[in-house]
Amino acid sequence: MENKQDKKNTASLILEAATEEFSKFGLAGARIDRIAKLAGVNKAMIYYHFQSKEKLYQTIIEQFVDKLRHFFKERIVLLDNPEEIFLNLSEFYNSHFANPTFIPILLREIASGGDMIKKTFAEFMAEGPAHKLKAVIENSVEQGSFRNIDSRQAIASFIGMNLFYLIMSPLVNNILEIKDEKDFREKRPEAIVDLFFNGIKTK
Amino acid sequence: MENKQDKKNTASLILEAATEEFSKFGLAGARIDRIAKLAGVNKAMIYYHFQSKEKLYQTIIEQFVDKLRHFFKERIVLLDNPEEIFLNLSEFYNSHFANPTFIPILLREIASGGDMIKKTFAEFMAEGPAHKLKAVIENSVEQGSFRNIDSRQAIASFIGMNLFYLIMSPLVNNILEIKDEKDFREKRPEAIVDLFFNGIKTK
Amino acid sequence: MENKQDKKNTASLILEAATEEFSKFGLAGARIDRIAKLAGVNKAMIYYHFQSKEKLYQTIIEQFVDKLRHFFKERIVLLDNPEEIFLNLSEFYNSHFANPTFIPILLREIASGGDMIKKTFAEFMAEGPAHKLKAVIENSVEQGSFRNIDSRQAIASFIGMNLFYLIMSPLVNNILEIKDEKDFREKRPEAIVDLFFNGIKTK
Amino acid sequence: MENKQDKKNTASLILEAATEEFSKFGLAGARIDRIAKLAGVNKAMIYYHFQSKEKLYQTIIEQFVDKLRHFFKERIVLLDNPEEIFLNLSEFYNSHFANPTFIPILLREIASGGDMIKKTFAEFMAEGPAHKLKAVIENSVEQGSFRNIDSRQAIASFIGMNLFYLIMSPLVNNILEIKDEKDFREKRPEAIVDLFFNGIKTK
DNA sequence: TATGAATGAGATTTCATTCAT
DNA sequence: CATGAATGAAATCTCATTCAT
Repeated sequence: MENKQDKKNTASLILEAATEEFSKFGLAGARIDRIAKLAGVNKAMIYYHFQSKEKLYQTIIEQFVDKLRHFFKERIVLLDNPEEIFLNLSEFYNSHFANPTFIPILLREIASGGDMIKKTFAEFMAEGPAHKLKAVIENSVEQGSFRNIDSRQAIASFIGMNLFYLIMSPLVNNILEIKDEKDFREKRPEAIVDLFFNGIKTK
Repeated sequence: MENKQDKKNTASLILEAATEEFSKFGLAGARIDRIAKLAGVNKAMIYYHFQSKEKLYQTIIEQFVDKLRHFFKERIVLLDNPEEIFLNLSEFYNSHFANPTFIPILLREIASGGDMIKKTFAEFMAEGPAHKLKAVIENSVEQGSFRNIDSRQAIASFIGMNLFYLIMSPLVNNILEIKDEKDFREKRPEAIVDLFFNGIKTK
Repeated sequence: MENKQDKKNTASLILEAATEEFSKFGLAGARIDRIAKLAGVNKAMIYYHFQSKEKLYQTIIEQFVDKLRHFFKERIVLLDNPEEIFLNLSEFYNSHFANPTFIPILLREIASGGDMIKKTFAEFMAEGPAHKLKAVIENSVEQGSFRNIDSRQAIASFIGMNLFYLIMSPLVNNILEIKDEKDFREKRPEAIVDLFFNGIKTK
Repeated sequence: MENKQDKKNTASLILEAATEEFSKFGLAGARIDRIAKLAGVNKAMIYYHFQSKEKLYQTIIEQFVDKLRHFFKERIVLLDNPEEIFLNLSEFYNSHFANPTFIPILLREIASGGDMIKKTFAEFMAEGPAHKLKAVIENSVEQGSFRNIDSRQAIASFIGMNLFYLIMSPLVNNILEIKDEKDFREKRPEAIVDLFFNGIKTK
């Protein structure tokens, strides 16, 4: 009579432990021994289920990208009003890039030139947010509701405003002496969109 | 009769090679063998000059921080006009965070919780740009030339706009299909300051 | 309603696969995993039926020796005329040592000092062909129909002529540029006996 | 003040130990640990000097082939009289294939299909002994001093007579109950050539 | 019998570091 | 300062064997 929580299978125990390990130490710094111990499984089981350290790592990256892709599909796409789109996207970033385990993995992937993540990630971003934003901005510029600016510069700025803090929060908290992080985080999407929208719209 | 250019000493050959190696592979992934080969020196020389892999790594980080600190000292501090300050800072970032060798090192340091870099880097940022910006913004809000916004949110956004692209340019170029990177990069400070200033000032 | 051919039982599937595997890789190089996959059975079944890798191997060797012993019992023993005996034996070798799966096993056994095969194999050879040949040759020498030679040297030569090509055919085909292997093989016993008999008999 | 014997360098100590180990256990069965211990060197030295177990193995095979090639170059080639050629070749085999350490390696290589040895070995044999023999035999047949036989069959027999005992001596000694092995071995070339020559020449 | 997962011992290989010269 | 060789600890991975079902 086990409940579902207890009956975690070996493969997922390994994945969890490995995610933690890779997050802390990166691919090169991760130790199979530690992952096994953390997962409470026999070291050989890691190879039984995932073949190699590299493949284990890739599995984790793929899961992460899949998850992002999945979340994105469900939202944003449907909206129309520009401000709503920006806010929605900002909230999307705010909720899905807040995972403190994945941020280090992501950073290191980018540092490594991370071909895999670059490809999948960029593809997902380009198909999704980037296209959407480009269309919205260029449309608004044409209609005269936005100032005549380079949409790519605007998008780069918008994504930067959103992701930078999420990715670098420990650093930024330190620099800006933010003590009420939770509150700061919650108010971030609104603050971003307020700044961005005021910056871009015609007076 | 060698001139100074030719007479690179072993220590600096090692430092150059090591910087490259750490940039590509991180601390854990770096290989002393490869550094030695790349530097064209004997492996043991690395230990003779730098004692250990970790110390070699630290030397490099410190050099980087020193350089930043040095550049910062020379500028910005003296300016008064808010828009000038923003533009100046943006240009500062644009020129000093463009080093493609250091970006990966920086990213990985952040990913690792990089106590060392976090401390030195944050300290430098807080003392310098952050303080300056905070003062400027809060002053302008008081004087009514800026809207009444949370200065910390604004600063986080400003830094994000600036650094995000510099750090993630390969990714962002991909996503936004930027082909004229050089041109895009050159125009970035102006575009950022234009957006930010319009977003923050009172109409 | 399967017929006997179809209904191969697990044990014999394993034996077939294992023979193939041991032939290719030897005892040390063989992998239980591969045998199981090749046989299309679960790895644990191999242990259920054969207890261990070593026992599985022994089973195969024993089968091989049994088969040889069996074939030998049926023939040769009964013959009288020397030339007939040589030809018969040569044909016996030619047909029973042509198995391309067993040759590598045999070679490796010999290489290993193969106590097991050495004992069983040597015993079988000594009891059978060697004794028979020795008697025939020494008898013929006494009767003056053979030249006065050392019967052991003659036998070593005769066996060598026969087995060497059978064992090393890939090598020898290469060296002698034999393209019509089938034909060459068929004519071998006659060629051997012709040479040997002419070499040994009195003029 | 060491004499030359004592001052064996690490690489050759490893080669010696490895040759012994591969001879006893084959490539798959050999253990790096054992080789290191036997050579009295640190395990890592094996990788320092030879990169991997496989490469170490290949180095040994190549040395063996080189040695054979070297010996062959010095002799046989110059001779004219057929019987002399046969005797010379027989003695060549007898002295160079008697190495009890290499025989097992050779056997296992052949068992494995040993592409490398097959190629180099076959090439050396074809260039050398095989060509020489073929020419001699076909010439003698034409001149009427040899019976009209298939030269390839004759060569296969001649090589077989020679090599079989050298390769399988433990087995053959057992079968033929040879106790005076040294004596038997010494007399072998003469016995072989006597049988072969009588078998092949016209009466 | 049959299966997929698990185990433990050990095999190969790597790598930071040091030594002798 | 410089070098090639050496070391020891540890890391990755393998594999025969067994277990639970």
